[in-house]
Amino acid sequence: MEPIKVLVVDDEPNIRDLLSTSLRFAGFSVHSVGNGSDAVFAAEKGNPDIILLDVMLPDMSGFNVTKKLRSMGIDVPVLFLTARDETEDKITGLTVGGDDYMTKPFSLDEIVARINAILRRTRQAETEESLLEVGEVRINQDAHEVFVNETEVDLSPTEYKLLRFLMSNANRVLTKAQILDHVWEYDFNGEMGIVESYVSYIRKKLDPLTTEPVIQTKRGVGYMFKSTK
Amino acid sequence: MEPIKVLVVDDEPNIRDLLSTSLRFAGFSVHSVGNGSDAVFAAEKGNPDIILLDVMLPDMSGFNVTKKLRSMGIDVPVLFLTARDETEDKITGLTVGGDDYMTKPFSLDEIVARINAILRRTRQAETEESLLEVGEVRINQDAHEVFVNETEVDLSPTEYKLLRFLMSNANRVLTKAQILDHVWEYDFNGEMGIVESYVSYIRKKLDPLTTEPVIQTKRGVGYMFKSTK
DNA sequence: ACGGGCTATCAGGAATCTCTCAGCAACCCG
DNA sequence: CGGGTTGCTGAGAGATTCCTGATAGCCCGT
Repeated sequence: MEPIKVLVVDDEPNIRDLLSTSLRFAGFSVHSVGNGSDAVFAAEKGNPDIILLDVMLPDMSGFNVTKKLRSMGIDVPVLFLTARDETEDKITGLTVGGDDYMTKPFSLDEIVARINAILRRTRQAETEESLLEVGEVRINQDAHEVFVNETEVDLSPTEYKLLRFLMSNANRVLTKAQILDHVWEYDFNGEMGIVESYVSYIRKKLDPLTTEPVIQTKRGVGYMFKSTK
Repeated sequence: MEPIKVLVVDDEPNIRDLLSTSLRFAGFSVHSVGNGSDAVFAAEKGNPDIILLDVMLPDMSGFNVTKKLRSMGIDVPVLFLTARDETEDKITGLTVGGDDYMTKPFSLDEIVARINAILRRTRQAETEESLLEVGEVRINQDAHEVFVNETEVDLSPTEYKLLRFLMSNANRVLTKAQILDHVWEYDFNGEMGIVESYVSYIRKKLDPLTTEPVIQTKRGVGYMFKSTK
């Protein structure tokens, strides 16, 4: 199975590098460009499976890039990146077809999750599963629902993202820095103690329902979601 | 089961692309042209199951396109697209047979619903079901009627479209942007708060009749119609 | 013209979430 | 065993998100 090809389009080199590095690490094949016309060219030649497209580009808007692509018969799904304070009417009309959008600053784990969600929807026959199950805990990513042995657990958005990151890296120790970098928005500049807080929140909600604690503390290193196999 | 073939005829490329993308994503096989004579040619060669036909075309009117097709023995059903301020006598007389019409701007969900309705009528033995039932709620799409446990509920047009969209994506979280893009007309440029309002309207009408709330709020994400399985 | 239903906006308040902090517990080392 | 370090968790301020009643404009049929 050849890797999934992602085209990243953003004029800020920092964002490009951030996305390229982490998406490549997540197993995608990444190509990145910095403006709209390069994007159209690269989309035509490179035949990507999905495009990450900033809506504010120096030469042309991301909206026009997709219009151009659609008129050329290229209907690759697009995940738009937009500044949070962008007026909302610029966003409406973007999520046609399998498209979606994210506001900057985003979190890297969320980007990967959205990409997989879009690919799941557009090529539905594929294997990719919306269910993430480790031990007694099960996540339905379509419904954003979390179950422990058939009982549903209610999590806040950040709790949900943290648990998903821990579970998709089950049986692997993650440092607080790694967790912070993947689960929190990339411009977060608070303390790492917040990871401890949210691990505590999750434990308080999950552990009463499991036979043994789900998140192990590796003192001096980080945390690990353990699958009782 | 091979996909249903739709021929889109409109001289505005924006509309063509919008329709092509979203209909393709909805599972149809789409071919699109920009004028009347191309439409006749494509209808003859492509053998579509339905035609989406703008009544105002540069070379010939949509009315003449259908006349030409009928005289050639091609009686494929047609869904006319017309501007809102078009005089109505131009519209009447068009919708003979299984035909129908929609005024621009339309909503994407409504287009798909109309196409399915027409196909249901013309090839009635087909599989597509006019009834949409999730949990305690049942929609009869032919009659535009909504029932909760055998009691009919009266909904406004927008409430009905929103409920239908939520129900046809039951057990999947939909963001407010997605809802806005599918349920509201494509040129709507208001705020997303209107989705909250209409969810509130629907809840006020449905929840008194159900054993548990039908629409769940996924805070920070969107809304989901939940089927109590 | 009038009334009624519908759409869309807005604002106040309710509910929930995020993040920090501080005190305490647990652990590790000598 | 004692001191230093690291992790845990309750409390709470501030921010965000959501809900809903009030309201104005619009269109439609009477």
